[in-house]
Parts: sequence; structure tokens; C-alpha cells
Amino acid sequence: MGERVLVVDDDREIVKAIDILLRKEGYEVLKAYDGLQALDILAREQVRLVLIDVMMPRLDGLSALMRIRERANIPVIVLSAKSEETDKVLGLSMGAHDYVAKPHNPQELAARVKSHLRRFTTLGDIHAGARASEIRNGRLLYNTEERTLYADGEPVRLTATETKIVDLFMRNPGRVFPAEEIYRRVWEEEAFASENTVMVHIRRIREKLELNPKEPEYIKVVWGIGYKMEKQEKSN
Amino acid sequence: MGERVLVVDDDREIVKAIDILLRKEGYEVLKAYDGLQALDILAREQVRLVLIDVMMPRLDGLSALMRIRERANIPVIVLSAKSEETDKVLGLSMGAHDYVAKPHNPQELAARVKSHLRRFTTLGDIHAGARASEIRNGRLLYNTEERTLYADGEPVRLTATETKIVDLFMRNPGRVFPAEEIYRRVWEEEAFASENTVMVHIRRIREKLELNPKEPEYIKVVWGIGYKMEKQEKSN
DNA sequence: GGTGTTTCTTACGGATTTCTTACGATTTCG
DNA sequence: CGAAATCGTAAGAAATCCGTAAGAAACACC
Repeated sequence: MGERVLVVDDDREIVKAIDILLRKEGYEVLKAYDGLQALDILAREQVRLVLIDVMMPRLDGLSALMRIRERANIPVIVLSAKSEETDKVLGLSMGAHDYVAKPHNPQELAARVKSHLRRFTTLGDIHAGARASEIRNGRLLYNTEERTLYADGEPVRLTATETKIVDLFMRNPGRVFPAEEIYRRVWEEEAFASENTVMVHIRRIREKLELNPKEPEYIKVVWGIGYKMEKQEKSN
Repeated sequence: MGERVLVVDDDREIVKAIDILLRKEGYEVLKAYDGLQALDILAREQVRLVLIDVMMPRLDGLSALMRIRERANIPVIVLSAKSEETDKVLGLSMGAHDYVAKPHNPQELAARVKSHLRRFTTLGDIHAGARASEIRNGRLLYNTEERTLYADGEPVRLTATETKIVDLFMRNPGRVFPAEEIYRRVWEEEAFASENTVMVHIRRIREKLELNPKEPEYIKVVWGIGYKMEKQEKSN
């Protein structure tokens, strides 16, 4: 109990809100208001997880993240104001473990913190060095750190939105996602009449990675339910 | 006696009704009104079985189920308002142990709770890690978690309705089901002049999994009674 | 064998879901 | 600023699934 979480944001209101939230969940919370303070605390204290804002004075979140990565491999969750900003984070693809749009429901934040801590401790990979960053599935190879996809060794040029969808699929092969859930997780907004939008993106992704987009091998539809990334035979 | 059951539903009326019902059967009942409360209670209390609604505010039943599965392997029965919703549950195939349509007769609910608890305790697999999720029968292999059927190693593409029928058969090999019972359990409605409907689905399933659908080896008819999944010789 | 009952088979229409394409708005980048 | 890339919407086309109906076949019993 009482695992230590460091919250970093220049907006004190937000830090306070998150503080209250996480304390209620039983965590011990340390606070910092810019990147430098954060590094300072990390140097002195034992911390199990970091929640950090992207936009900050003195030393911004992404730069701080890089510094953190230089020494430790603790889970870092990046907060960002808008959904578009997460594009930036993804693009820069520094080793953040998760991304959460900021002005959202606190419950989800708490849940993600919990989830990361659990995964981290149970898998016992305290600085396990090379955490698996490549996911292979048949012809496809996805690098979760670089956020790049290869098909038959050839890089696939995906747009930001497409990358996020592929990321979701490659991290959860075999699992079926309703279009509505895809929308929520990729756009980080409530889905409203958005099935068609998702569908068009699916179509475009298929065109880029399937040999025959009309009869997809990888991104399959599950009738009446949603889409899934089909697990292909292992050809180790 | 007095095994603990957690009931989760945002409709307090329903929770109350189930509470009364289960208490009468001798269970101890804990209550929660959304997914987060449920996780909270599960973290603190010893619970033997969970009854959870799919539709809920804050953290819906399916998400909650996933979270539960991350740590414990207790039996979870998913409640859903409509029959179509169970399609989703089946499709998404997260490890629920059973599905019950909500506005139905309380006796059945009690029976299923009892049945699951009995199976669970007698098999004594309190967190036995890998609970058997695959059922083999001759050429057929059915994965209860993924709700997928393989024949001779090849995946069999079943529709939602077909999957539910196959699920019933594979979980109860050798048992004979009258068409009328199949209808009730799959459609979760009263059967009225529905034998033919069931029959057509049986036919379609046979076409997909039998070598010679005209002389089925697996889904056999028991004249004047119903259908059954024939148990085949083990060829371990 | 005949007869009534039960099961099988096939085909079709309607409903729903998914696909596909095109186009205009917006953003990005040189 | 202009060209290219990206994105979301709309709308018609296509695919899938489901239940019904109706005649054929199989069965049981006399």
C-alpha cells in the first residue's frame, strides 16, 4: 500500500485535484510544478510512477521525460490538454508508457495509474532494461516505441490517426473492438455517430497493409460487434 | 453456507430484488452500484461470485470484468438487458462465466448462481490460474473464452446466433436439448412456433462443421426429443 | 405398405451492417 | 502563397444474416 506517485504540472489546481484523487485510492503523492523540480525529486526520492504534463515552464514534459528515461525505467504517464497534442507525443515517441487527455474523467486516470503499477510490479520488471518494444504478427511488425509499422520488412506510411488505430490493434491482437470503442480510445472523446469515420480509417489502413484489402487477412470485421487484428500463425 | 456474492447494477431496484432472492437461498450479498465501487469491494472483501450488469455509469460491466480478470479468477455472471447485448459480450469475449438476460425469472438466476458456485468449489480451483477454456470433442475444439470453434484445426466461421448454439452444445456434450429449450436459452425469449427457426440454424451449423451434413457425426437428432452434441471417441 | 408425424432442405425477402467512393474542408509543408 | 496530404461526411452499393414458408425426405407405428 501507499505506493509513491509523482505528479507534475504547472497548474496547481490540477495537481491538487489529482492529489486528492490518488490519495483516495491509497497512493502517496509527491508534487512538482515544473520539469526541473520533478527531476530533483526523482533524484532524491523513491517513486513508483510519474504523471507528467507536456506543457510546462522551465523544463517541459517531453524533455523531462527524456531525462527520466536516461536513468530509470519507471512508468511515466503523459498528460496532455488536447487530443491533437498526443499526436505530438506519439510522433516524438519517447518512452512514455501511456497518454491521457487531461480534461477527462478522473476515474479513468486513477484506473490507468492502478493498471500500470500493477503490471509493473506483477511482471516484476523493475528496470528490466529492454522491455519488449516490438510486436510481430505474421507479415506485420510494429515497434511500439517508434510507433512504426512494417509489412514484409517494408515500412508502412501511416498518418497520425491511422497510427493510433494500428497501435490499439497491434497491442491487443485477437481482441474485438467495437467501432465506438475505437473512436473513444483513439480520439479520446465521446463517440457520437462516429462509426462511419472509424470505418473509413479502417478502410485506408487496410489499403496500406493488406495484400488484398477486399479480403483482409489482418484487420477483420466481426459481424455486428466490431473489428479485430487477426492473430496469424506463428512462423517464428 | 453464507457464501458471499457481489451484485453490481446501477438500478437499485434490481440490486434489491436480487439481494432478497439470494438471501432467501442462503447467500450473503454485497452490493455495488457501478464498476468502480465493485472493484473497490473486490479489493477489500472476500467474494465468491460476482453478478454484474453490462450497462452502468462510471465503469461499465465489461470494462470492470476485464479489470476483475486481471487479478482474480472468481466466477462472474454478466447480466444484460437485451439479448442483443449478450452478442456483444460473446463477441468481445472477455472471461465471463455465464450470461443471463436481466428481466427474467428469478429462479433461473438463483439456479445459475448455485450451479457456478458448486462447480467452482467442488473443482476447488480457487485461482487455479489456467482454468480449462478449451473443450475438445473429436475433430472439434471449442474455446470458451474466445468463443471460437475449430474443426481439424481450421477455424469455423460462425455467426453470432450460431456461436451461441454451438456454445450450448459444446458445454453440454451428450445432453439432448429440445428445439424449444435451445430457443429459450439462445434467444432468451419464450419460444413460440420457433422449432423451424432453430432447425434452420442447426442445418447451417452442420454445413459448416460436419464432413457430410446429411449424415451428421456431431450434431445428431434424437427423434421426437431434440438435438445433441455426440461425444466422440477420445483420441488423446 | 400406409399414414401421420417429425425432421430436412432449399430458396427468398427484408433488415441490418459494412463497404466503397467521392468530395469539400482543413492542415501541413515547401 | 500554392500544392499535397489528411480528415470527416454523406450516400449509394454490397455483403451478411436471419426468419419464414413450403415441399421433400425420414421415421415410427400400425
